[in-house]
Amino acid sequence: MNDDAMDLRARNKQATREAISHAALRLAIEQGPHGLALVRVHDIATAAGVSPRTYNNYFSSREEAICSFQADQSRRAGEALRSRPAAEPLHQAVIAAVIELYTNPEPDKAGLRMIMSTPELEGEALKAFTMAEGPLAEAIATRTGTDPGRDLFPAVTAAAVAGAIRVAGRHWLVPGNTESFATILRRALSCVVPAAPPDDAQDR
Amino acid sequence: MNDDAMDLRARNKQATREAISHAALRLAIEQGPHGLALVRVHDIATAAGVSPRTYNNYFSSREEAICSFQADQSRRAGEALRSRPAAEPLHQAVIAAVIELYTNPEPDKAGLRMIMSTPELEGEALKAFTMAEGPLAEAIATRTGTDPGRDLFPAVTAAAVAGAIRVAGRHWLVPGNTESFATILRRALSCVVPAAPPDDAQDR
DNA sequence: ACCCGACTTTGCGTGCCGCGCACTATGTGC
DNA sequence: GCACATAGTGCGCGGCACGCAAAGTCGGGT
Repeated sequence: MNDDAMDLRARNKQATREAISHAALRLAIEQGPHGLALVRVHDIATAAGVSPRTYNNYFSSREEAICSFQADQSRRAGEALRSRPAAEPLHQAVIAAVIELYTNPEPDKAGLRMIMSTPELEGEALKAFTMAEGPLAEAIATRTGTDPGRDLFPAVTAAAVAGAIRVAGRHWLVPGNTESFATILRRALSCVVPAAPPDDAQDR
Repeated sequence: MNDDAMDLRARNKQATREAISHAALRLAIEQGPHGLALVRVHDIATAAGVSPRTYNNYFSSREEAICSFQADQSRRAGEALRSRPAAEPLHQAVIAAVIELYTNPEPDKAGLRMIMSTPELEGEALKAFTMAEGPLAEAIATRTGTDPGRDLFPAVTAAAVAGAIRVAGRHWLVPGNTESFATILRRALSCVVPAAPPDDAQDR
């Protein structure tokens, strides 16, 4: 993003990280959802042009490396919502932010399929999606003027949004589906995001 | 549950499974969220009165063993919703079912804290909660007469409910909180469960 | 009451992995 | 150009998941 803001050293570090993560995902996709056990750490490291020891200076498991991209994306969710105009009603802002974040660029279907339909990756994939919740809850709280310490609304809504994104992803991956991801996302999100927090959200 | 319906052999198997799972959780709690690495497979097996090799005939990781109880509970979510009277509106039925499932008996705070606030357990814990979604979505689809193949509403709602339960759990665990889990659950769920699917849920 | 067959538990061996430690290489700021 | 901070690497250890085959255990049929 803002490479200039980073130390040259930090930029190299970031580059290695991405090289490893990218290599891991690529190799995983090559083996498919049922051959993940065949992706050896040594292969990932070699493909990334790095020693195996260095690989796990960055990631402490194959799963983490493979899902790293997804996790990074989730971390940006809060920022995405904050960048929406303040006047926009909550549900519109959330939907627009999520669609912007998840369809620009159009996600890699093979990658998403890999991380969402490989049992050994399931836990890490869920962690990746869940990472969006914290920042999202913060942003929602700011936008609705609620106190995240007392009101459950921001956190619950954030969790619901993350869940909707997951479900939309699953639906997008079903064979023969021709809808765009954006369309599915919009449909999924409108099932859970209200226009405003209910008046009784902060009741005792 | 219905022990009589099971072969004696199956009952023993179930008993060993529970012994291992229970021992694993107990040892994990003893070490606390930051000492999980000290819980060796050998210890779990010994505490359960079983050989290490047998332990991983049942579970393929410590995490899985520790969270097994939570996973089992999640599996019952669909059944819990189905057992509500058909006349009850969706949101009431869901809230009642979830509260019944998660507060009878009152959950073990130490256990929940362990599985929800230990980073190494996070993935498995999320998997455990997510297991409620499939059955829940089925039950919601049945109750609302929607087709889970085309409509996103059942799956999205199920995911939102699971998310709300997680958030409620987190909130219940914050130090100094005196509310009952049932109260928090009710508040969290009412943020996401509508009385009925929106009319446009099955559009397109 | 007994035995045969099915199932469970266990011991052993193997390959892989995560990580601590110490050393080297690289490039950064003075 | 030099000294220092930081990233990359080689080595070794402890632990774990799991395949395989032997031993133990239990249940049902006669």
